[in-house]
Amino acid sequence: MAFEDIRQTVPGENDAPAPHRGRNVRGRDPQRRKAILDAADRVIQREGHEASMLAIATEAGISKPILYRHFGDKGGLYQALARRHVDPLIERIRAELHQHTDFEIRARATVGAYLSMISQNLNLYRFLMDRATSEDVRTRSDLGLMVRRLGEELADLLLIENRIQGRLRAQIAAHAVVGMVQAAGEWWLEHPEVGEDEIIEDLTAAVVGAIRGSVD
Amino acid sequence: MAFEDIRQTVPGENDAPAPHRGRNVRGRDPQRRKAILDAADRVIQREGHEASMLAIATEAGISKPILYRHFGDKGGLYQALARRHVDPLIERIRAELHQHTDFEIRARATVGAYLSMISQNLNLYRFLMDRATSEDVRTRSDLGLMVRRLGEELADLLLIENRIQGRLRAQIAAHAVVGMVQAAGEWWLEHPEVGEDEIIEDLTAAVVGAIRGSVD
DNA sequence: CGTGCGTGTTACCGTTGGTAACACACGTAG
DNA sequence: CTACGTGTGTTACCAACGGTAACACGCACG
Repeated sequence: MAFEDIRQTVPGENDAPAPHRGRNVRGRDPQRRKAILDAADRVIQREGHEASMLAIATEAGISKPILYRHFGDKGGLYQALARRHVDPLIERIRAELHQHTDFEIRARATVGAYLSMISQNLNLYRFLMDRATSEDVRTRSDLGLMVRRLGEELADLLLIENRIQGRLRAQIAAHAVVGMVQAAGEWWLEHPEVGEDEIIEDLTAAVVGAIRGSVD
Repeated sequence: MAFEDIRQTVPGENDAPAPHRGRNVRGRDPQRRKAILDAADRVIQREGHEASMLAIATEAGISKPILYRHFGDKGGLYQALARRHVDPLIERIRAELHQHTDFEIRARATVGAYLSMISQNLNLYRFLMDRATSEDVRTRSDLGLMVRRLGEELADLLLIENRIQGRLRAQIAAHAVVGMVQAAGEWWLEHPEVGEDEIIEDLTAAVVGAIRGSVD
């Protein structure tokens, strides 16, 4: 056909393809996957939170279809990225929660972990948060769901420790607190002149107050 | 060169009433505008929060370009919709804030106003909230900005009433509280089994606690 | 009359998410 | 050695979206 589809193939640096080492190297999939996710991270960090699938594929040195073969659709990629970045955060928060015993210290550690996390990876955080609320919230499990999971976990904790009476009340308080930290964190990202210590301190105070206030 | 000045016209409030008016006194612009916004509301309510411009234009009985002539771009439409639906909410909240004097009662009234508002217009709320965080947050002024405005206002109030010392601390607490109500509200939308009174009560307690806790 | 302007349309563009269909290498069965 | 299947990759396409250009009609005025 006379049509030449000159897409942005960007032949630079992705040549010398397929060293074809050996043949069916067994554990190639995980490596590939990790490399793609690395590329996605890079693209997002560089181009902001509206990275296209093509850009990610190109950065990874592959073409779109194989990106889709790995992650299904964009939601799958989001999910994988979310898992990759948010799971450690949740893990860390969980550790902080279980490590200390004093209530306020735990709150401070948790808030600090969250804030330092999002401030280190601003674009990525925005990228994940972006899709967290859009789409069909209940089918896709991305950052929105993780945040909710964190809320549920906090609710359980509050309930188990008898800090708040009543499952419902604990859930409300927990999700309220999570949203609180999230919103204040977002505000902070746009006010870099505020020191990290300061916002941690104030936010902690608010969190503690909210939970104390929910005791009734 | 005659098409140059359409861009940011967004005839929001500086509506110079028909310059060059003289004939064609059909002052249809305001009517048209209202009709289009009505159509947008309908489409959003029916099709969820991912309504396309084409769908909205069709529903309004017009074609895309005139929709664009009215609102510039999709951001303009969002903005107009946000103004239309959020301004009354903010107005109502502001009224509640200034009407009562008792702290807790004011909090309860405000929380109640917000919750009843979002529960009445679920899809629309999602539609607005969706774009609130995405895109370039600082250029477009939609619901995100309104929420922030509300936060600033609350911060001022807290400061003026000497309820919290220090502008920074007041701002942090205010935005934290706003995010808290927002997150808890979203949670509530997905748990309709929870009664409105109940969540209002609990959320109010958390809000009051957060503010009290921020006093230090 | 015809010129200018408001109002409307159709038909297009560029980008994006997503996919179908093809191409090549290679180990293996016959 | 040949034929085939399978895994891996590609190009080229599609549909939908936001947004725009170019054209077409109607109507008041000089």
